[in-house]
Amino acid sequence: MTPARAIGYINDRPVSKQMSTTPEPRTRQRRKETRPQELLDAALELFVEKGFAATRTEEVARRAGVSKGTLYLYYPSKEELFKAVVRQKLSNLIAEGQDLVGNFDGDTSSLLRSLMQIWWDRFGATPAAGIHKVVIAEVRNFPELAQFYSDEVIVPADRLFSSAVQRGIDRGEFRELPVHEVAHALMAPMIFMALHRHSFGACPVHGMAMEPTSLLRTQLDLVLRGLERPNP
Amino acid sequence: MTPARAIGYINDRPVSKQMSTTPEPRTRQRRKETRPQELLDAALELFVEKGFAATRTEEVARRAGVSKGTLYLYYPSKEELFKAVVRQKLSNLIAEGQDLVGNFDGDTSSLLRSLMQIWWDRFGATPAAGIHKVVIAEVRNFPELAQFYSDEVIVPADRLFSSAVQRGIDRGEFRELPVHEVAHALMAPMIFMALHRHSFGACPVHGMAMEPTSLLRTQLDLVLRGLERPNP
Amino acid sequence: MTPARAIGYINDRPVSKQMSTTPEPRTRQRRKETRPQELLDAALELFVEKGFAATRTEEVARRAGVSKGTLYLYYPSKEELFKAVVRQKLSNLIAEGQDLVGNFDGDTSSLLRSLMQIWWDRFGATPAAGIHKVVIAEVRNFPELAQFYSDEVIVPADRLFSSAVQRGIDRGEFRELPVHEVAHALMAPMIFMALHRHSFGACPVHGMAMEPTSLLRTQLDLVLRGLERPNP
Amino acid sequence: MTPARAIGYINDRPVSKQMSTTPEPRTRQRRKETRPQELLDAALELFVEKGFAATRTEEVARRAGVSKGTLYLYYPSKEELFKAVVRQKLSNLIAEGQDLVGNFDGDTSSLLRSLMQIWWDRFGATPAAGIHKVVIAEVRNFPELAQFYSDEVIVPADRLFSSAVQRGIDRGEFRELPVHEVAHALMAPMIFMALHRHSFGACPVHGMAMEPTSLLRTQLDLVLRGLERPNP
DNA sequence: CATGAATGAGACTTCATTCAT
DNA sequence: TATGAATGAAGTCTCATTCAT
Repeated sequence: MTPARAIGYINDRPVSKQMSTTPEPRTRQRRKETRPQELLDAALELFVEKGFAATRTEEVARRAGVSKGTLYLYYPSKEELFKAVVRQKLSNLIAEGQDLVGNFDGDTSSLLRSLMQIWWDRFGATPAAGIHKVVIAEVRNFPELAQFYSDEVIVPADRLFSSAVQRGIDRGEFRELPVHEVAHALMAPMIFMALHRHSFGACPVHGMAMEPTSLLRTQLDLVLRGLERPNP
Repeated sequence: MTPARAIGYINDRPVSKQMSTTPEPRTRQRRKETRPQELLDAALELFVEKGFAATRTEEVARRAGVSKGTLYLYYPSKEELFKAVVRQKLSNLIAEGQDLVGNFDGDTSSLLRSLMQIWWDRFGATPAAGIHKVVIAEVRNFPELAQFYSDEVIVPADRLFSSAVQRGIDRGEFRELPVHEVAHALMAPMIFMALHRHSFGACPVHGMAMEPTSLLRTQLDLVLRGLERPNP
Repeated sequence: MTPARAIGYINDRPVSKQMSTTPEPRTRQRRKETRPQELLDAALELFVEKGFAATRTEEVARRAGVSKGTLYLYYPSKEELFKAVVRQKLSNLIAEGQDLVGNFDGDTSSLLRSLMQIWWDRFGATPAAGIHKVVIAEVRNFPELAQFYSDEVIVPADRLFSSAVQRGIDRGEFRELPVHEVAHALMAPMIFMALHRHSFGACPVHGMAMEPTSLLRTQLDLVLRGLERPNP
Repeated sequence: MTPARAIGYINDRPVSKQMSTTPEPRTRQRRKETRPQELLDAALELFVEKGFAATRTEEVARRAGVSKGTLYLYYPSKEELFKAVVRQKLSNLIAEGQDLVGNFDGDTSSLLRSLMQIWWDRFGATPAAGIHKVVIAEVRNFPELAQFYSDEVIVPADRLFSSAVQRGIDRGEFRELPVHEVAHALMAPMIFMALHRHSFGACPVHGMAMEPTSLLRTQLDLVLRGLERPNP
């Protein structure tokens, strides 16, 4: 629908605008280069805090220091904004992990320890993990997002961890187990932690406090020991 | 990207109604007294399917077979309805597990296997896990829910699994490890699975498919082996 | 998009609504039966006055004495509202004309005079003709509307007038001329008049004033005389 | 039903540029002076295609090869731009017709045939007729345009055709009929055609197709025969 | 003069909640 | 009690107009 706005006569008054004494109109700044990043950062914060549907575009704009309309100069819709956030904050992580696995020299236990550490530092401990929470929560209401996120994040991440486990089996370090399922046993506690940090962890709740690093170390020790081939 | 209306790939039957304890004939007279239950069942389904914000009160009412106004006769707001769902559907899962742990006779590995199985059957595989997804996603928009849910669900569940692990250590079956952290390693993959079933698992995405039973068995084997004391 | 409205916490304030001293809240009246007609009448007036795009749904509602939301209870969109107006105000006219042509007894000149008179009284002289103005003006911006209006109004009206002319030819009263083109010569001045009434005619312009009845009589005399077979 | 963006089935070439009177080479220096003309040409095209309200100033600017800001350097608002288009494209059509009528030598039927032909070629078949459509549609949202357009276009055109008819009566060629009304019978079908070309004629609708030349010939024959004095 | 990034009023539509019946 | 018509705040996105560069 192309509404007829600003035909000065349509609604009785000539619509002379923002000329008067509006309180301190935001000074117009031209910053085409830095705007997208500022918007992405603001969007990440708010999507993580409130979820996709409950985040208002106007607030994203305000938090980025621009007006409502400016957001739409850079991203054509809220959905595209969200996708841009995913791409910037998550997609790049996968590549790094793949480099690590491809080039690693030592034994696979060490590889997995490194991988888990990187993954936590770059994903679990950052707002990026909050995006995962949002997707889990709202993907059923936005079917297009499902395919996008699956292709862009879930499948590559699964492939990454599985390939590391497979390396251990191929080199005779690990027992022969279903690699995808082992990959899950590795990833799940970390994701669990990450989700927690962005839901209950962000609320002033008097309950369990979890110390991520210690928890992850324990969990990895457990699984690595479980993976080891029994001594003959 | 438009929101999906009532998809519903998840496991086939609404599972509601299963809690009505009085199986008397549904006469017009009695219905009045079962109204709240029918509303809770309908609300459970829809909250799980769409989340809190995206669930429309009118649809809850329709699915319960009453009018919009009637819903408000029983619950003063959508938020109170949600809290009522949480209370009814989650709060009494814990007790059963505690009975099991208190009375179990065999070795602790078997106890953990039983516990995991029960937990999956009663939580992971039911809509209750869907509520968990919603809470994780939207608790930050609902500050008062956080404490309630932590007290009623999260802390007791943690205590339950921790006490089982502690039993294994006390009886010399397991190595001495931080019990809460081990409890997490046990619970996390199950919760991960359960969340998945209610998010991507319910979308027609061509990506990873997970087989819960097999995955949980693998994961439990892994962890139990990691828990075992090394043979002398 | 399903925005998260009314989650009292999302935006800092609990959103307790319209409870206070709003100035004289419109008394709620339940009038399901009469609402559609009132809305249709208000919509007709405004569409004719301002055009389709420039008419605001809120003003239609206000003029019908209801609130914005109520309009959407009866018509799912502005477009459907417009179509409903067309159907009610125009489609019925055609049928009457067809009855007249089918059952007419006298000579065809008299038939055409009757047809023109009816058409003017029921279409040209009423707001219905204003709808035609709107469609002409905006159809290129709303392609779906083109087919709808063509099927529902233009083609039937053309068929109606053409069939009357054909009758004159068949009965040897008129010369053999291309019937559709003659039909246009009959309809065009009337439509011209009607458009004028809803554009310049509605403005306080100091220019031509046209007296419709007289003008149409002259025009019909002219064309009928032109249609007559030359005397031998 | 979504608005159409830039369809454009109408007769193939934009017809603009045809008015630039100075055919000097388009050097960068000169362009500055032709800017207003290029803007008017672009505006004509778009107003005809989409109407006043639905035309975006940015697209006018783009089509004229300048930036949005530049448009406002030459015309202070969209409305003034529209008025400038009307002034330039319509106001001087009338004079030519008046010359023809003043100097014509043959019988009045021939004069009318010539007049109709010229009028069609210079008005009906050009974008000027599209402006007429827009004015008819939106004049009520533009009160000051009404008087202007009436004085500049409608009244002179009426006077022109009326004076030709009067000539026929004065010379005893035509019956004594109300001249203004006959003038309408002459002009109306042409205007009707012209409007059609810019509304339904420009849509891919499967309905009536009209062949202008043939239709106008039929209509003129009809009216001229109606005008003739009966043979004694 | 020219640019185009920035602004913000305003349009359509949804839905939690109310209240006359 | 129960109903469902009615309300109106709020959300996304558009675009005429402005103004820093």
